[in-house]
Order: sequence, then structure tokens, then C-alpha cells
Amino acid sequence: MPELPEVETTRRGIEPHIQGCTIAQVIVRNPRLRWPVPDNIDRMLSGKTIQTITRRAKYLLLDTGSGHLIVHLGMSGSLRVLESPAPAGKHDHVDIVMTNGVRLRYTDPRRFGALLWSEDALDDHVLLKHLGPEPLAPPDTQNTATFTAERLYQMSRGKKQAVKTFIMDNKVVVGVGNIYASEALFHAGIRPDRACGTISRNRYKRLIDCIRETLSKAIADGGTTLRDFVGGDGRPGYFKQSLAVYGREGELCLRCGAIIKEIKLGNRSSCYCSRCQR
DNA sequence: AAATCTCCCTGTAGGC
DNA sequence: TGCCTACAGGGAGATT
Repeated sequence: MPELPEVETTRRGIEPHIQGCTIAQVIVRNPRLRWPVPDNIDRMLSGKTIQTITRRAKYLLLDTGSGHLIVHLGMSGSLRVLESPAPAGKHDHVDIVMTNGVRLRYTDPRRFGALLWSEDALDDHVLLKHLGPEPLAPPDTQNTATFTAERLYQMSRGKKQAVKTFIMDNKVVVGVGNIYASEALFHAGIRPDRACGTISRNRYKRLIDCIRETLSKAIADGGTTLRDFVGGDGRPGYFKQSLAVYGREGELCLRCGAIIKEIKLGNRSSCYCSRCQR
């Protein structure tokens, strides 16, 4: 399921195939995603050239020079490059056809994703303007608007919220979903239900290192494929075999051998080792 | 104001 | 060709 590493894997997979391509046509088979695909999207995109493909949080941004296509993969979405037409399956909702015949195909069984068109500056877009810092951007210790231990420390003071839901909050840091929050907390030795306001600067420093390391390794492995996810080349990711706690409730901790526990936090399952994580 | 809950959706797993 | 329910999850919006 697409978290930051899966979105970045997708970005890297499609970029070499579609950067510089001119869009001939957008075929919308089913516009009913999280928000409706705008019915003018074919008119807005046709004839425009894809200049860059960037990522902000879990959003992919295709810049045409006069407006952006904003893509979110939801939890079961994928974007693949097809070098030639192929029959559309049940969940292949949108094809973006290039003038050279290459297609960018959006597939999303659960339709939690989105394809939106924005002519405004992206900094002002309602979905993007309140987002916190990127976890993998170069840290700037002088700037608390970047992902630093000082930021987490300051934002968490006086809060009783569980640290796991805290780091999954997009205003705190973006791109950390349920899988990688669980994994990073394990590697940092912090219980997911610990009140975020009781965690020291030093432990936040360690947590930040672990979040960066977990996300980076997952990107290097092509993301985590649990069921649906495929990268831009249609291949699954291989990080699943590196998961230490996520989805391992009842199994043994790889570090100490204790049984991995599962609790619900914010209606989301959270797995942890009660011996390694405090 | 902060924290928690609900909802959108559908494929899959598990119980019977 | 079994039917039914619970569950998974990102994140906006509602509620407590």
C-alpha cells in the first residue's frame, strides 16, 4: 500500500518514460475516485508536455508548465507505464496517452486515490499548503519547519497523544503511514502508545534517524508490496521481507524473541515488542 | 483546542 | 459459484 517509499518508487519508475512526453489524450473510464476526476481533464492536459514529475508527501505532481496534475494513490492505487495499448481491466480507471503511444495507466481497486488538475501555484493548493516537512529532505537544524528533533520535541510538549499517531500526522511530518511508523518506532525502541509529550529530545533524535533509515531502505527495495502495489514498471516491491513488527503480531521479535503484540491506536493496528520498546 | 471517531471503497480472509 | 462479516488503510471532516 502506497506510503512515501511506494510513491517515490512510482515516481522514479515512471519519470524516465514520460518526462518530456506530450499528452495526446486522457481516457477516463471511471471518474469516481476519492474526489471525481475533473470532467475537463482531457481538455486541460491534451497538447501539454510533461516537464517534471515530483513528489510532495504522498502526492505525485506532474508539471506541464501551465498547471499540474496531482495524483494520489490512496491505499490501493498504482501508476504503470505501458509502451503499447493493453486491454483495460476492471480497476484501470484512467489512461494518459502520449503522442508517442506510451500510456500512463492509473489502477485503483479501492478508489481511495485522486487525480486532480491545478492551475494555481501548488504552495496555495488546499491539499498541499498545510503539509509538514518532508522526512527525507536535508535537515536544517536552524529551521524548525524542517524535520528535526527540535521540531518534534516542541510540537509534542504538553500532548498526551500516542507518539505513533503523532508521527502519522501530516502537519508534523509527511509520508509516514501505518507501516513505516510501526517499523521506525520498533527500531527506535519506543512504544507506539507512549504519550508523545513525555519523549526526550534525544529519543526524538533517534526516532528521526530511524524514520529516515526505514524510509530510505524501503525506497531502495522498491517499496513494500502487501497485495496491490506495483511500481511504475509493474513490478512489486521487496521491503515486506524486511518488516520487523508490522503484520507480525503473535510472532517472535527478531531482536529479543518476545512475542509481538498488537494494539489499536486511532483505529489502526499497531504492532510492537513490549520488551524492546519502552 | 486537542484527541478521537467516521467515512469513503472493495478484495480478501476467516467463521459458520 | 457459499454466505456473511470484519478488516485493511489515507486523510478530510465531524464529533467529543
